[in-house]
Amino acid sequence: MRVRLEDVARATGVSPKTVSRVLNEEPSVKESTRQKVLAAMESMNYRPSPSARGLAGSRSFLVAMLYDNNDNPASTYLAEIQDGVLDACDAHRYSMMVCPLRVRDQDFIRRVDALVSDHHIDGVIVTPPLTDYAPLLKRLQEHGVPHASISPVNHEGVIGVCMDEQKAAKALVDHLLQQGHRRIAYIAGFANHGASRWRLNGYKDAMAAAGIAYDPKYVVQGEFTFGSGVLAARQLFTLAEPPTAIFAANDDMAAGVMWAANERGLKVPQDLSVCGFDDTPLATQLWPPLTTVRQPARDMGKLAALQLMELLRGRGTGLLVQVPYSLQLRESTAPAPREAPVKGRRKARI
Amino acid sequence: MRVRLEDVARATGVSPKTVSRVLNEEPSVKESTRQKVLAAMESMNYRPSPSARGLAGSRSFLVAMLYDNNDNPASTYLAEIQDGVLDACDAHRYSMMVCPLRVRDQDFIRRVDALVSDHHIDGVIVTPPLTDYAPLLKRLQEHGVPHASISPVNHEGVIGVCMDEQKAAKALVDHLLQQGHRRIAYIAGFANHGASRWRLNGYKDAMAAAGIAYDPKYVVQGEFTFGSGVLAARQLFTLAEPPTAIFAANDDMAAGVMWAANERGLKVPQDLSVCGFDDTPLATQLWPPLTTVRQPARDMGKLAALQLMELLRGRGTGLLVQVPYSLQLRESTAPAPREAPVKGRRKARI
DNA sequence: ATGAAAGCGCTAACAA
DNA sequence: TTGTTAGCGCTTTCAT
Repeated sequence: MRVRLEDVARATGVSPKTVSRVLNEEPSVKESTRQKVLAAMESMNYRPSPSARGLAGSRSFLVAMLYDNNDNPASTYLAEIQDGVLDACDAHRYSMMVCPLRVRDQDFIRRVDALVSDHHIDGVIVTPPLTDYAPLLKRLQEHGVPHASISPVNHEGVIGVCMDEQKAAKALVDHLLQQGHRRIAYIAGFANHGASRWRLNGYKDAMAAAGIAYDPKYVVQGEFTFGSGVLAARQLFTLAEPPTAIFAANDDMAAGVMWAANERGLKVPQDLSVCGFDDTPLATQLWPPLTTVRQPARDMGKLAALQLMELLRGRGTGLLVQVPYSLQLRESTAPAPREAPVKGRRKARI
Repeated sequence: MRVRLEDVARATGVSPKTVSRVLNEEPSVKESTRQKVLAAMESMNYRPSPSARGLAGSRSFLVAMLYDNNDNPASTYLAEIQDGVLDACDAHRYSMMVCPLRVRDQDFIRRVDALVSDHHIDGVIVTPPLTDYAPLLKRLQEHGVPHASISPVNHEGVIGVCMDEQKAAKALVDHLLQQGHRRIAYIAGFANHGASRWRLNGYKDAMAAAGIAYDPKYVVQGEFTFGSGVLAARQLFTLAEPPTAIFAANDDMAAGVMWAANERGLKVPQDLSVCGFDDTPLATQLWPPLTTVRQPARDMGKLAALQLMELLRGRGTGLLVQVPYSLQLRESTAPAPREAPVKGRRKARI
């Protein structure tokens, strides 16, 4: 029925333990033996049983991806991360389990235990905002399960992947400033996401560098959702001196801003420039297409998982890899209305 | 360290086998014994080892969700399905693995084998268009692994969940007809998705019932993507008699139509009515909000998974559950321009 | 309705 | 560099 390790051993004329060594890439196997065993495995179509390995040994070749289920980023973002993690798993013959966590539930720890200790999970990929949720990290450490983080706030002794979001946000706001905007508003996301703070800091940096005093009237709290973007924008529109440009901390909220602008009869970008962050598919599906910062989510998922596996396979300790951002300047931003309403070529493309 | 079944047995004063019986809900256990064991499990915080169960027994309490990786529906749709499946897993103490499949790869079967046979997967949730991909279904059957389908084309002997998409599509087109539209175009999705055909049939039904001859000029092939919606719409706009309404087979393509309309300077809905299908988050994020058919993706994922588990737990054979659709009439549709351009109240809301 | 023994397929600790 | 002996924690016989 099933080809077992023992069958391979018999076919090769070595002991089961030696086959096991080859399987686990242990160094102390003679090269010729290794080749023989490998050939037999291949020809017999041998595939080890994860259950048996998990039960007998300390590894399961299983990683889990954790995300926050009631306070998460856009589902398109998570889906891309997930695809990237799966890419990496594929490359290293790991399997992936997915685990949504509700941080508010007290049953939270039980879920982590159930996953990590029951399934002998080898390692975990943590997505925002769980990356910095102390009770989770503590529990993982207690279990001795290593993790890689996507965009963690705290970089100390953490592996995974990050981006210089503050610099990216500054570059984006610099772009608005160059276009003559002075009254630039910022819509923040949830405070427990590093993204909210980094992007706010980038905004502040750019404004300060341009010699514009920070004005809290132009900074509104949002929740990373489309609806919160609508509400924040409505609020900004009622100001005595409404902004000529709005920088929303993510694309979903930026879409909400554009929606609210439509509602109010404001033309984007003629009356109002709008930009977001992440470059989710939504950004190019809006009209006009949204100026934003590209965050390579799929690559980030893959890189984080690769760092984790590097560590798991004892190949190294894993790194916190920094990926580059890139500005996506599209048609939702234009020169400020009062300054110089240049009517440039503005034909949108997909 | 770990609380084992044996520990529970000792604490309760019964044999390990009896504890096992309770764990597996076997009928032949005296109720009082059952309660005692259950209480001990609870108080000792006993959780069985999936590896050990998988190795020793025939079940793994693991289900896998399969999706097509290079020809899939919108990621928001899949993400919702996935959340629904996880809900159901949670309720029945199953774990879920996720497996993207590339149908074109010849390595396809190997991946199914790796998942299903290596991990002793108990059952599989299959999403469109894999639901009707014969080589996959055949392989699953060879492995003796049951599956539940989301919106399968073939309903024979299949369990899972479906919707009467043809009727829904007809109702949607009926709505357009009632508004006085006569030149209504349809943008199809990939042909291997049942959704493409059902929705086309619904379109045909409605047109026929209204006494309008089927005109292939108004039916364009798309690919379920935003970009293909743009291209299809551009093509329709060049017709001598362009449509006054366009029904796209999903929301993403409908968004593409609205984008192309903007590009061409057409006002939606004054010059052109647009509707989609699925009611993804995008539908309410567009301006104007999109008229579409609500497909309760999360519920569908959950229901399909519940049917599968029903079957796995020997509680029954599982059903093909039909979920109701509902029309979401929003501001992207309005009376046809030539007939009677009624300027009704048209204030959009979130 | 319950229990005793054997073993699932692999790895750990030790030995050679 | 390789082999031997015990288990991992559970379910399967088969017995009572």
